[in-house]
Amino acid sequence: MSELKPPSFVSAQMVADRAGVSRSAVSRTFTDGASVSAATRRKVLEAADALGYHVNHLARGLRERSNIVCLVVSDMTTPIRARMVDVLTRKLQASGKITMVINTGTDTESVSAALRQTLNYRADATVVLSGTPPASLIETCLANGQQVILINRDERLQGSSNLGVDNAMAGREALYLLRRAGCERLGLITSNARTASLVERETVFVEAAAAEGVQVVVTEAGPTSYESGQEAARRVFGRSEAPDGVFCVTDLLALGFMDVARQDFGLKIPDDLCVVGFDDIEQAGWASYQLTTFRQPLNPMADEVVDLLLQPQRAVSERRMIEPIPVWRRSVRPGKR
Amino acid sequence: MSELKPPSFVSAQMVADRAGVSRSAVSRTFTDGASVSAATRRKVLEAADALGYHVNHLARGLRERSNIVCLVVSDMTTPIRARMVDVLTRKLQASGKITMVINTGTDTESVSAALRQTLNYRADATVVLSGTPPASLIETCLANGQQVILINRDERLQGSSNLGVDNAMAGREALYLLRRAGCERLGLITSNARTASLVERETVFVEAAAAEGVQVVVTEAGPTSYESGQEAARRVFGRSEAPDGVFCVTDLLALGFMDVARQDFGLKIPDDLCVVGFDDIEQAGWASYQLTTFRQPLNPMADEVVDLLLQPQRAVSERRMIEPIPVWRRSVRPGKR
DNA sequence: CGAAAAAATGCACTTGTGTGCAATCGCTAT
DNA sequence: ATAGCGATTGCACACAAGTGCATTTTTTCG
Repeated sequence: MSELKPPSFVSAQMVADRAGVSRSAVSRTFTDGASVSAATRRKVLEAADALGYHVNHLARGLRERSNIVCLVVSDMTTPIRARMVDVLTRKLQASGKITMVINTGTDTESVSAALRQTLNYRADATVVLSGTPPASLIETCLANGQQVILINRDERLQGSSNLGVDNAMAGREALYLLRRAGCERLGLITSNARTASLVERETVFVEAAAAEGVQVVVTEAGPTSYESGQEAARRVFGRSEAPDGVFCVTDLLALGFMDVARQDFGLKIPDDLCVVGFDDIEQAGWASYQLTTFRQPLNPMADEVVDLLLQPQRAVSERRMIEPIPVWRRSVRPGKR
Repeated sequence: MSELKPPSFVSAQMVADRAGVSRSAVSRTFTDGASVSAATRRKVLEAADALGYHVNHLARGLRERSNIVCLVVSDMTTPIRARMVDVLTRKLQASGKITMVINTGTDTESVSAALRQTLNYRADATVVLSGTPPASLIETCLANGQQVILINRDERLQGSSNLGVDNAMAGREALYLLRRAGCERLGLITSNARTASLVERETVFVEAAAAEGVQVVVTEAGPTSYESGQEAARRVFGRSEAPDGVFCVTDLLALGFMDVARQDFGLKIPDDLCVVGFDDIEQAGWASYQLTTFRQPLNPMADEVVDLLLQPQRAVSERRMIEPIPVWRRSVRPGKR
């Protein structure tokens, strides 16, 4: 193998030359349902193998769909985001798509830049996991025949497909869980991200409490993280009236909150304090936490995304809602009943 | 089967028509250093903006480099992997590359399939985070002028650039840490993945112990996960001679190990048991764990990857080693001295 | 004002595919 | 033997860009 070749990809033409056939024959060999004789196919495959030929999907994408899907995401390090990316890439791959990841901040500016990249690479579709792109850019995407799927995002944007979990249900259910456990002084912990999803979980929880005549103390910490949960706990238990039941709008917040509540304030969970989270990240199930929470059904969500991609006509401005699944663990006292 | 492209993307030709210039002028407007008059440029930009034109990077990639980098990875959900993907995508993006993620199993079969995808999309380079591709395929990649960068992988493969942390140093250092803390009965927890990295941490630790005349009890649990750490702890403490100092080759294993040791066997850390991990995932710093461990310096590693990409000639068969950074927390007793 | 130099522009070719259309090949039935 | 017919095959074009080269157009300077 001392072949000194200028490092360049091998093209269909080279294969054709070597096999002694036309380039069309090569193309047809690698196209399903095209008409090639068995003999030609064999010759082509042989030559292709010898040269190390691989069809150029970029060139193919010039004529038809590119089969590229862009994933716009920030905070990939967060367990729930990591899972989303994992599940999505796997399912997309299984359906013949390839995923381009664009890692952004959540600010409008960098999301816009990401969306333009998406267009540059002629992605069939863009899936947005974080941040909210401006409506004008979405229009551009749609005008270019590109599909836009927003997951757990604001739903004001016309033309895009929206997909998210039922936050209201979680808010209501969280309240019932805590009330049934006998909690009297309720608290809610949220971050300063003020995402539509987070806000909805908050407001529904507070309203459902009000309907039962119970007040809720809302605490807003920093970004959505473990540390913010810790900070929130320090603030909450520094006050005079400490809650005995808390809904954290995110598992990460809940875990930080629990750690400080137990270690710095000596509280027993669930005896002195009940905690409910949201997402069901892996760590919520760890022995140290055993957090009662709501699972985002990521597999069904990813299936839905793939479904939307395969049937673009269905996608127009549709809003799919998926039910989160309550996961009972030990951070909430079992109901009296 | 002939899927017609819906409202197709805006091409340079359309912009040219609208602006009343030739397509070349459009191309030159978007090419740095090309010769275009200010007036023409203005007309083109105007038309481009009105139509929502975006340069097709796929077509551009036909002639020159594609600027695509493929990331082959499995177990993206694992905190350390998630961080790696996060850091890499960000740095690559900053240097003008775009990342395609290929989510695989660790078996040779699916890694091979991934590598072929990489060739299909004419990626300039492939970065392998998980699994070990067969040498023959790497040769194909190299023959096609594609760079292959393996991170924390086996180093036997010629022609690829290799990059990894100094596992030997971590193994040695872990032993000293535990010995200095006065541990007499040492244990090592590893997974059944038997990656080169994991094996090296194990053997160096065991050999360093032997040099001091101390025996190490090695326990191999299932896959590299929190649950395997739990399982290992149950096995280890079910035996007669329980260790008082343990090196877990991965933080995830360590955390599961700690939880079972404390909750099921009532051990106090670090009083009854000292634990050292590896990776420094975020959870290692959580209040419930405070794990002493070795940080993989992800940012420097990613910088190195970008560097290799920008200077391909440097890359030939180079092996770069990066020092892990010891992170002292509270899962090991402070040394006597 | 006019010639030479400089800048701008367009033509045509390149990249690697897939595919419509027409030509050719191989085989069967009359 | 030859027409008929379906299965192959090759040509040429389309896709969306960048660029060398020749051809304008503009600018500069004597």
